[in-house]
Amino acid sequence: MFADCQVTLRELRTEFMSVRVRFAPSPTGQVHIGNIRAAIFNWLFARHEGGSFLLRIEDTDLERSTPEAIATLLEVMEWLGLAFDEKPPLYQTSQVQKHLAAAERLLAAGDAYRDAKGGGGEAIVFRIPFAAERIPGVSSVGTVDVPVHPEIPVQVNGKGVDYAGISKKGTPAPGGCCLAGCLDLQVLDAAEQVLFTLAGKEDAILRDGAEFSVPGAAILRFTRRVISYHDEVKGDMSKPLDSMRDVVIVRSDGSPVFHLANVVDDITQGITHIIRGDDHVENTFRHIMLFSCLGAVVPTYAHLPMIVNAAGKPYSKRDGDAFVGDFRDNGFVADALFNYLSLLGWSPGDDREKMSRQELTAAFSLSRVLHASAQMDIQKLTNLNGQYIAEMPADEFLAVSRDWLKRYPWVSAVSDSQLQAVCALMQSRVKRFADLEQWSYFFVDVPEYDEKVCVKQLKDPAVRAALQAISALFAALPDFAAAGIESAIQAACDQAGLAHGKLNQPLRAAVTGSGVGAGIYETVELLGRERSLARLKIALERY
RNA sequence: GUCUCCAUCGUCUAGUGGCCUAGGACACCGGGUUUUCAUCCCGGCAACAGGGGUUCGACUCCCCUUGGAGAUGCCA
Repeated sequence: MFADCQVTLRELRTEFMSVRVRFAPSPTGQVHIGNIRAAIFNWLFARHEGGSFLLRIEDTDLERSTPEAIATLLEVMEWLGLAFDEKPPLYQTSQVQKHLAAAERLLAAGDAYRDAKGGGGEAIVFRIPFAAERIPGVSSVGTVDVPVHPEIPVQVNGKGVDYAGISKKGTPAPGGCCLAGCLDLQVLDAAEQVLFTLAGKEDAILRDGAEFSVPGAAILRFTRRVISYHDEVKGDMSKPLDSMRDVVIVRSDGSPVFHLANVVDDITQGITHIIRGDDHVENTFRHIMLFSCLGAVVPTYAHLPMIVNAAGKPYSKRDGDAFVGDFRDNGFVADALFNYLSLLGWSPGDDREKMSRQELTAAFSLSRVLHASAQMDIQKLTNLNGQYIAEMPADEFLAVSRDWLKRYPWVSAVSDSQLQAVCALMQSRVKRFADLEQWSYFFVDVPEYDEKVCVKQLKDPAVRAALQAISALFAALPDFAAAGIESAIQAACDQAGLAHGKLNQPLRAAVTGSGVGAGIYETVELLGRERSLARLKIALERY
């Protein structure tokens, strides 16, 4: 009858402690899209839960973690609206003494040892506890036999058990595991005679450094233990201890390794939920042990699927288009990128796609995060971006456009009213602000003529004659506005015996140099009489 | 080699044993609106990796195969 009332420690904690999550990037110059997606999911989760979203800068790689790289990171986060709590962020380099102290504590407790393997001095190695039952989630699953190659002696010592498995070809395949992986170990020969028994020797090995070498072994028989945890995204996860090795936590040069630094910092920051990339799943089993041995409560984990490139492979440094800054530089809107990225590996469960931050925050849950990796689709992002731009209030679009246009030399002397008119005319067809590059014909004296389009549109003598006539009509127009322009063009069509509309494209080619654009009457009005006439003349001379 | 994880249209996804002759979105193709383009509207193409089981019934549960990703002590 108490079964219903039982709550786990974790449930208690989620009940009474507020959620604290962190984004912990290493600033290495550019901010990767997969990385920032992890930040977005953390942010969404924290905001949904009413918890805190912390930033930790893992700047221990001194060569790559430059002040510029950190500035880039902060800038990108601000651009995307990923505000973090508890400023300033925690810089990992400021925590090194704490990391080292933790290593010393583990050493003192017998949960770590010094080892010179690998050269250069002694590293500190975290030992997977032989009494592994003190780690939450560890359990025995029964006795197993592992065949080993008789040619290679089985080595048993404080660092673990080394042996050679048997490959498909029958040759020795070197392997090994931590000592804790082989509880109740017995080494048997081919006739199942016991050559070595671990029972009773644990203290000698662990405390006194005893070592054993057992030749002629054929079978390792031991009690298999697994470590399990519940992943909020992936479900129940587990891994046999005999597939794990002890973990280096301090390098032989005295610097803390990621595993140690990361766990210690998570303890320092009081992190309750670790939401990070899929590539850390394997580390989680070791980190859980570190948390426990350091006397901390193990946080809740959630592992996000990766984002892969168009070839379906993980993004490498060569995939230059995967940086947040590149999207910004190509005229993507922060909200659109945020929206798109939040939909990569997650969905609200209904057909909604264009969602505001409030909607995303309200709908977000880790349990709806997908398990499989997702591929970035720039076309879909572009489409979404176009929707965001289309729905921008006119004054905002104007402001962003004005700012964006600063990068083009041809807009040096543009009046606000002219720009405003161009924006009003063009907003609906902009998908990315980089498209504004096509606007040059509104601002320069002589547009870039698209050779193919102009030749095609201006080759008909009847059309050319009609355009000449239009010039005269334009010149005579009392008021140079769209309505009058339209009538003038139609009049020219009537004179030349052409159907209405037949002159629109040739005229467009002549005054803009392009085959596409907004309505031609409005475009001509915006260009103004002087420019329109001049361009008609130039185009007819050239083509 | 071993260990861990993953697998629905080209892409992002819905789907938690019967609502699925598998839904939506992007892309693509066709048609309509429009002075071109874009927008907008209508329509079309297109997927449960393969094979076994369990079940009255499987995209959904189990197993195997194949394919992919990650890990395998001093990268993070």
